[in-house]
Amino acid sequence: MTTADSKTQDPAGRLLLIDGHSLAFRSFYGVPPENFVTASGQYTNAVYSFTNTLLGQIRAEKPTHIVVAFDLSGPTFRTEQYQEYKGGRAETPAEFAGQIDLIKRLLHALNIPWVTVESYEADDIVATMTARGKDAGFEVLIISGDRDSFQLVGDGVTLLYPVTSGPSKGIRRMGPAEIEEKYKVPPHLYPDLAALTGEQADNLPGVPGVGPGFAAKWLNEYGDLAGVLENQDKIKGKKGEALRENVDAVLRNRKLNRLVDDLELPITLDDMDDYGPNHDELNALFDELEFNTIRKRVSETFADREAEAAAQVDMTMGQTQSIETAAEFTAWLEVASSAIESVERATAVPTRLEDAITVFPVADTDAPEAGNAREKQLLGMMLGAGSGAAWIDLVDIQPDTEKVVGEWLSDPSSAKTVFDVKQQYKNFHARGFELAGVLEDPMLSSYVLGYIPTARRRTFTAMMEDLSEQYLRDAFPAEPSAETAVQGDLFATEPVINLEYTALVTRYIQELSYVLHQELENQEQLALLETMELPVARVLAQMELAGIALDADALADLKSHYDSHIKQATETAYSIIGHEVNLGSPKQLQAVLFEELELPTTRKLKSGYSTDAESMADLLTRINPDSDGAQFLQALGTYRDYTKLKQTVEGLGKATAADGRVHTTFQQNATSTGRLSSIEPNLQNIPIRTEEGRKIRAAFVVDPKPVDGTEYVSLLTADYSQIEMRIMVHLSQDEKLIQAYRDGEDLHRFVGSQVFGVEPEDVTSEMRAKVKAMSYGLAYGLTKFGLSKQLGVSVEEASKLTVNYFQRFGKVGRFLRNTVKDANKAGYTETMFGRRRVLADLGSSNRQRREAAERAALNAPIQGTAADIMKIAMINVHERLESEKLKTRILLQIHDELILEVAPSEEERAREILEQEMSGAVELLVPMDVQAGTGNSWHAAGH
DNA sequence: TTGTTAGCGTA
DNA sequence: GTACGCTAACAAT
Repeated sequence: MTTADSKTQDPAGRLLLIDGHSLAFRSFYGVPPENFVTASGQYTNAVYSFTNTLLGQIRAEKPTHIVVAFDLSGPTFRTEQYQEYKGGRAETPAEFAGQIDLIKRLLHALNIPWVTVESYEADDIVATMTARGKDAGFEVLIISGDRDSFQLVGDGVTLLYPVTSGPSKGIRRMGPAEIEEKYKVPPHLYPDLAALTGEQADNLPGVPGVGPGFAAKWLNEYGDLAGVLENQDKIKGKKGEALRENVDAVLRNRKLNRLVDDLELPITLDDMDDYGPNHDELNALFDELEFNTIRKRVSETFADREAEAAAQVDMTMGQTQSIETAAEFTAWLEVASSAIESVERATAVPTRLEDAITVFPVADTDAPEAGNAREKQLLGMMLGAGSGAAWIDLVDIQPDTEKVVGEWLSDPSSAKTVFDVKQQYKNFHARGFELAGVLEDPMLSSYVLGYIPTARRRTFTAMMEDLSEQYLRDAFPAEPSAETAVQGDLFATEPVINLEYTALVTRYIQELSYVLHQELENQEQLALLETMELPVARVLAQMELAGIALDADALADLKSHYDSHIKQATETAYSIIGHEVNLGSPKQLQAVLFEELELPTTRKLKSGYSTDAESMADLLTRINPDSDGAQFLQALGTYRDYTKLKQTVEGLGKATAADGRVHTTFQQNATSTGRLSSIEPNLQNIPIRTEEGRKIRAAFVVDPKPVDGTEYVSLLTADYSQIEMRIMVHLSQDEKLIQAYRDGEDLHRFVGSQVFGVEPEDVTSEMRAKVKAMSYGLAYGLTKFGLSKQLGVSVEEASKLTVNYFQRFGKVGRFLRNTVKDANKAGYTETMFGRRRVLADLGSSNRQRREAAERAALNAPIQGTAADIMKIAMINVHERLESEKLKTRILLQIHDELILEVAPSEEERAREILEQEMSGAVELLVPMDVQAGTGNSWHAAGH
């Protein structure tokens, strides 16, 4: 079976055509020559910019084929027909001399072919290649700054138009829609339009007084140029007259701007797909040109391509063997590694994965889930090794086979790769197997490399589609429709498994494993996978399986308690305005507040004015506290507070599984900073700030006798105190703040005393609150406007506060500035442990986007380092609990807090381990203070 | 049924 | 001013 079916609509390849002279000229004018001159006096600005554009487009568009066309200096068929063609052009600048030849040498070093044709222009070559590419089913991309190439644009043909100045400097991608948008005619009519208006660059005058607007109007009215000329007498006014007087010129223009697309070329498509750097030749040329920074771009650009080339694997599968006996299984494993080797790949299998078997468990999607825990009943698993595959039925498996398979699965020295290792730990656990020895998980590796699926692409298939396209350059095949498999047996009770397809899926997981593992290695990110993500996945699986117990009765009481408050508030609200209104509808609220009650308006939203809590609080300060409006707002606030709490409680109730516990899912590949996220339900946003909210935490309880048979006596919680502040202080190396933390001082009091110039004991709570807000704000990329709003002080005072702060703690300011600067340079930020976040908007010309990216760049290393530290702590806590054979287990992580369920007689030891491993997860210049507590509930354990 | 907006809970 | 996920209302189907 191959993937051919799914590829029929895909282009056979992607052909990049470059008008060499045109791009060279654009490049020349895009970069000032003064900065690019070698010791020998050779100008290189055009070469440099050309190279940059070329590499950028190779990277962005990932063409499979590339060719460059150049003009020749002699006469062309156009100059023969019209002497003045391209006449009157200014002399080529002296600085340009020789740069075309250098570009040709560059192309040679990159093994990119270039073409010229006697008495034709580069444009005609491009047109001819476009036609050839289309015939061969290719997607065609043209880089040219010549407007004549507009006529080539169409379905599957895109123009990459260099814009050398202005705000949108760079390459503009122009498809038919963009051309039509700009000129109001479809691409194929552009030459008609140009014939009418004339082309300054080619010294072709058109109809005087007729610009693109009128030309487009006429063309749209009469269909095309022929239509316009047929109807020339109908066109009134000066412009009509001018047209009639210049018909000859128009016809001449049209003749000259028609590109020739059937030239004989000395080259075919097959000669264009083998591009790539000859490193020795290229280095020699770069030495000569005195190019340095660009070298790295070359290796980066082609590292991508080489990795992709590596993935160009024939996805043909061999026979899928159904394994029944232990002997068959053992025998299959023995030949597996040779099956891996036997597949041809452009790049070798990473050494660590040479013997790795890909394990793809197949769950019964129709079976009811076990409670609300999402582990599914396993029907079997496919094992993949190169083109070989083995299916092991886990429903009707023989006991001795089961034993051998179980041993292999749990053997850490038997290397494996799986997709979504956390889910597989859970799946196998539910089936009574333990999984160990997983060295690679493409889901986690792709996350480390920056891939975060959108919410609606978080399914296995969608992620495989995305990753196969990005890393294998191959479409992930869709499962053949089940209809054919069922063959009329509509009442089949046995689930039907398409083994052929399952084997192919396994193969994709395996090839992704190789490519992603190699890519992690190339990008020096492998340690993050091996020492952090893979180990923490195991901890998370255990946590999700454990879940946390809820006191159902307490929850029910809470709900009715909240309900009565909601009822009360609702009635009050209605009685004030004299009618009912849906207090949950911002739209209806707007009508009541701003029309009926005629309250002052708040900040604008997309439609209408905001009714959020902040706006309402602000309104309350502006109106008479005894007015109807104020009373209504009070009731609304109460309604909202309690509704929110009730929804939280209801959500928890719905999420409670048969074992009386909630089993959240910790998503390990969802955040841009490296944090976890918690879904279904989200247990990372359980209220704590208000007394009423904290009651919910009291319903998270220790379950003395959970179904697993072990006894538990308490919940134990520990959180890092001010971890992000400490990280910021560590990274900034500010001596004063480091000392303050080492002395165990109240940080905000200390900072307050410095900023306000008073003794620490004289810092008022107001002062403390201000510096606290500012300290936290700093890590979020605070602005003086944001601070003034937060503190309710003037922008001037906020500004003064900031200045004072940085005067006292200059290294913090320097650190923050450097963080953004480094991010700008690299295009990404890095945590202390090397976790990266790519920020594409850093160089954006859009100020809003750029500044948002800068704030994110400020925050990512801080938040991300905290996330890394917590992951390390979790791995170590879990490891200690296991190695010391404790039954105490981790249940939840809330970013800087861990919650454990403690077994009898383990309270003291568990607390020691937790405090030790959390505070000792990393050595910083400041201590990692940890606060722990125990109790029968989450609320009671929290201090 | 699906997608978007407003609002709000957490670190 | 960073990073998340969930609910309800409402619009678009």
